[in-house]
Amino acid sequence: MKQTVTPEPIDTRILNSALDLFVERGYHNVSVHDVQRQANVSIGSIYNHFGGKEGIAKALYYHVLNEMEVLVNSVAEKNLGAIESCNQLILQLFEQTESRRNIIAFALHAKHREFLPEEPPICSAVPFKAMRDIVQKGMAQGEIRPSDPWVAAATVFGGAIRMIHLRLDGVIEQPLPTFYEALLESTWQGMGVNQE
Amino acid sequence: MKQTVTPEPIDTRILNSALDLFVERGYHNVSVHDVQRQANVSIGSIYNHFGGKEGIAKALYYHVLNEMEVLVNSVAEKNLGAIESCNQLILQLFEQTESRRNIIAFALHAKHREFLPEEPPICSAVPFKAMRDIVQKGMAQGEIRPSDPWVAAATVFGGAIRMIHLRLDGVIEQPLPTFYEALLESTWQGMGVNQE
DNA sequence: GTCTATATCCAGATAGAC
DNA sequence: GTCTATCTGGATATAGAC
Repeated sequence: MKQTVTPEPIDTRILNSALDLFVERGYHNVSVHDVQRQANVSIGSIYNHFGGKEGIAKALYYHVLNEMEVLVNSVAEKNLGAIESCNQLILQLFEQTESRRNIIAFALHAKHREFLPEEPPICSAVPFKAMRDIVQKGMAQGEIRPSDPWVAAATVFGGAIRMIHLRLDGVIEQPLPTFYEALLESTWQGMGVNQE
Repeated sequence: MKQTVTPEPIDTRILNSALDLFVERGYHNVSVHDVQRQANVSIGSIYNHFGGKEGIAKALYYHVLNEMEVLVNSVAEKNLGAIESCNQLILQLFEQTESRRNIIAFALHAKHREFLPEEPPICSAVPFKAMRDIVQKGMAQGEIRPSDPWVAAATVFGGAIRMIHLRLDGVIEQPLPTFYEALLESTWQGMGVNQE
């Protein structure tokens, strides 16, 4: 068994550095030189591998989108009911907001239109559509109360996503999984007390 | 009565132009020259009035924050119950997302940290806190089911804010007020069908 | 493929006439 | 207070040695 530590490949180092910097400061406040320094590579290598700053962003975009797909698939393939699937998704998102903050931040909190104007809005991409489809299916099967598709998806996931944003902005100071149980209750049961 | 059309004051023209451009392209993709052209003023005037690009952004930030405060106050001073206040807030936000898109976009959809790093996150500002306080008060008075403050606020407003984001990103194609009634029902009643 | 050194461009900001 | 012309820094990107 090899004992020597294999250093991360150069692409990975560049992408990881860029992810950290982009999330921390925002794409436009990061120069290629910043990425170069943090990744301990030369400018030349960056242009060789990614063709430029926007190339890095695009690679990151698809990398992060893929991570989101993995997350959603990991829940989908359990073949749980719709509600339980949504709960698992929210739990995963909450946990990964703490453990892999920058991935979640880049996926859910970055304004890609401002630096990747060609790409479609990330919420129209596959994993996000899959989340809405889970809700939709739950409605079709009577497990979730029927409603407009957008309203239903926003009601189920909107609270969680809102809390993720507030957490990433530092407004919420406790780790999100703390709120998991309470959030589920509110989401499915609603906030109203007297409905007469 | 004066018949001549009073031209907008120069500050207003600059701020309006900047708001449009910042929302459309993102702060960092707009140059001072762009603002200057759109507002039909000279660079010199801009520096005279706002001291620079960041000065414009800061003035806009407070202007928009003030607009949000007006919106929240307009609901608060009606002294409705907590639930009805929240509903009115959501309705106002939905309507203004259509009628004054850029104000709402700059308030709820811009990443101020990326160009005004000194300012606190907008969600910690007065009008947003007031929204959370309305929910809190509703819980204290038994009108809203008690829950964690963050969870409650995110549940009540998260769905609406999520839909505003999707609308601003062009993912939702119908005007938001269309969804108002359905959203309220989901929010207060919850999405679960079988709660046994 | 990786590096350093350099070219080029453009944005933010200023100077100074009017 | 408003304007035009200009300066300057810093960013992206390239050239060319190794």
